[in-house]
Amino acid sequence: MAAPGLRERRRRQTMAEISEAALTLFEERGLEAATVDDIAEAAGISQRTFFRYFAAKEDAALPAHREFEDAVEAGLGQADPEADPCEELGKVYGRALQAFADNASAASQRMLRVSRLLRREPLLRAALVRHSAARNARLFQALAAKFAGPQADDLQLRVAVELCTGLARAAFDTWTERLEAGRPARLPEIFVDAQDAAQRVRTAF
Amino acid sequence: MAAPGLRERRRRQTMAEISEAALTLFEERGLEAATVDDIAEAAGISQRTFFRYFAAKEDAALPAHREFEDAVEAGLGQADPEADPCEELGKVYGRALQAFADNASAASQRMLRVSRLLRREPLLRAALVRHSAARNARLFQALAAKFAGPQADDLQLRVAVELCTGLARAAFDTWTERLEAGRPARLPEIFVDAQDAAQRVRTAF
DNA sequence: TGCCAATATGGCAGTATCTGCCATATTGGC
DNA sequence: GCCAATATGGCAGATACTGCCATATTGGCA
Repeated sequence: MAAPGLRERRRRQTMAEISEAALTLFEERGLEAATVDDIAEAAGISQRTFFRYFAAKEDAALPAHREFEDAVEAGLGQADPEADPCEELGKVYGRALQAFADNASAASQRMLRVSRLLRREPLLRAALVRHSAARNARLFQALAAKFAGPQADDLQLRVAVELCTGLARAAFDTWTERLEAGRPARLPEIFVDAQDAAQRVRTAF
Repeated sequence: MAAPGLRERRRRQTMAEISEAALTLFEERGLEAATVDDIAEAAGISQRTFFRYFAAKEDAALPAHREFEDAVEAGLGQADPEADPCEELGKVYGRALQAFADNASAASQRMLRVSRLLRREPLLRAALVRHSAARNARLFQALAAKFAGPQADDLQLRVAVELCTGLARAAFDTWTERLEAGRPARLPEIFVDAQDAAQRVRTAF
């Protein structure tokens, strides 16, 4: 990708400022008490402009997740079509989670803020799912298209997608909770542990 | 539980009528195009009364899921605390899904209508998650409390809950899709197949 | 450099969701 | 048959979001 251009850079900058303002206000006042007007004012823009950057109030807290899911989708595009689809999906998630290997990094700190909000704001969780639903459907389609063959049973692939997204969710939640409790936690390791835990659950069936 | 009383019966009746009207309008016009005023008028009540029965527009389509999740939660309360928690959770879900064993039953038909809507309305999926988030947290707490012990690792239980809810979701989706495509499908069997599918996914990692 | 087209922003009116408040009606128990 | 509890309706208001138009800023090009 060439030079992003001044307009594009400015756009990203503004979006980041809005998101930062939204995150702060959500943390301080709660998701519902913080109004779009508050956020817009804190970010130095009008309400109308806010909705040109984010389609809904809650979305302003979720660009970090959007980027993560973009990374998963992009990673899947480069997966080996010959290998086992479920295994490839697990690897792709594992690699994407490496972006949060260092708890002190800016990316991790930002993701942790959102994760904490997600834990106490069901509405935010719902907003996340609203986008993830469409994305998971695409993921499912991509998997089915890429790995067309005898193993491409619809239920099998659907379960693989549900399992991986569920494991990622569980890993994020556990990571956030343990750090909040002052315990050590590293996301990639937790994801591996979650995979092991899933193994044990299956054998229990 | 004694006689429900006239008031309670009437309340259930009204709620069912609102839900029926909402479901029909959502199917005909789509979730966003159908307004609360439309639904209220079709159900013969005022808008204000609608919001006394359902906290949000989308909720009017979801009492079937609410009942299902109530059944899961109740079933878990009666689970054997000595047994393996993950196995018990799987059994509880399996039993709850038996309510939809007969595709022609009223319960199945109603659930199928909602499931079809869920497939094409991400907003409805989001509304469902909004409630399920709190419920899953309770499920997790209940599991942890009931099966306190060395095996009650937080990550392990979280994964079990995510896995079971994910499998149930995959089973519902597959059930709905296959029936829509004119293929035979029976929900309890699909859930068992989903458990088997999960077995295969784990070995993939 | 200066102009033009593209794009970003703001303001404003309008719709829809959802809530609080009060008045009225219906209901269940004594 | 009366009284308290509860259900309902109407209305005003807050907030989320959208369409439309006017204005300003920007990037490319002569």
